[in-house]
Amino acid sequence: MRACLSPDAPLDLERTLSRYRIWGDDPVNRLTDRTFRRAVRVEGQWHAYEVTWEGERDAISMQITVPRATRVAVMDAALDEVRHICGLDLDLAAFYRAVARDPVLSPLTRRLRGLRPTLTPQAFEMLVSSICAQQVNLPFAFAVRARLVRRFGAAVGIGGDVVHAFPEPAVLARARVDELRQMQFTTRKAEYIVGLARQVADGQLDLRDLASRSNQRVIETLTAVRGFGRWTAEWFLARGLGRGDVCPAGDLGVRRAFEHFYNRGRELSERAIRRRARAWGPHQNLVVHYLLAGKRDALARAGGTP
DNA sequence: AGCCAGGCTCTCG
DNA sequence: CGAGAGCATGGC
Repeated sequence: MRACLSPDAPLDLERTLSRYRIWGDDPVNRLTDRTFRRAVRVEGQWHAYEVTWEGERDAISMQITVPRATRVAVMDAALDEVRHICGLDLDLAAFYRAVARDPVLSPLTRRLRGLRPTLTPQAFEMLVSSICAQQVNLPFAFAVRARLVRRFGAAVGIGGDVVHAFPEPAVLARARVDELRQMQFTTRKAEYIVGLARQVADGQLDLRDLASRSNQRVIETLTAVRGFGRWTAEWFLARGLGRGDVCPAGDLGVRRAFEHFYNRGRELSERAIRRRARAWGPHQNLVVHYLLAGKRDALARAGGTP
């Protein structure tokens, strides 16, 4: 089954999806040149799908293919995921207007025009992936996450390739901490992951609920779970739920980016960053995304590493 | 060699 | 409460 999507311009899909390979291999979100593959679960069954695109950022059309699907529900689920993954529902135009006179963001929006944040469509996946990234460098975070996924996630074939479904809560709820330790998770992180999986699997924690709650309530709910602090909760709001009015100011990369662009590389406190970010209101998520990407882009141009 | 990576919990004072 | 130790590994 096949469907077309004509997203609002601008959309630079190459740059948007490049996040899936900057720091290493992602077996859940497979990106080979101009093809993106992933699997979606509908009524207990995994379906791999494939996204390709034609045209440039101002006139792009996307094709979504689910090879063996016979039901519309599967295609609808795939389309829903694709909208999240490509950040199609964020209002780029309003963001560009809001920052048009900012001396830092205005040039960045021209250079990175069409870049969108890749939202993670599944809450459990977003939370476990965040645990992987706590405290460690991102290439290492990607590596341990990939081991977890290959060991506990279902493999689904598509177009001669294999995508892995992100492991389900019920499966990770039964995983052994010492097995996760062998994948180079710390004992703590292994406990966090299994603990979360158990709460989700036995119904104590309803992740679907979170989407309808206020930012504050989401932060309260998540930080009540062992292993989840404010950093993880704020990234969940931003990159999971796509909330615009969020800035994970405690994040090291976010801090460095604000310092680089707004303080000549000199230190800024978390409070100072929150204060600056708040002025961007509903555009904070995009501001943060553009500052991070802009700093990576500047480093890449200078011949450095991300 | 030593310090730092897109943190969090636990323990003390 | 706020500060500090501990966690484990890879890159520079």
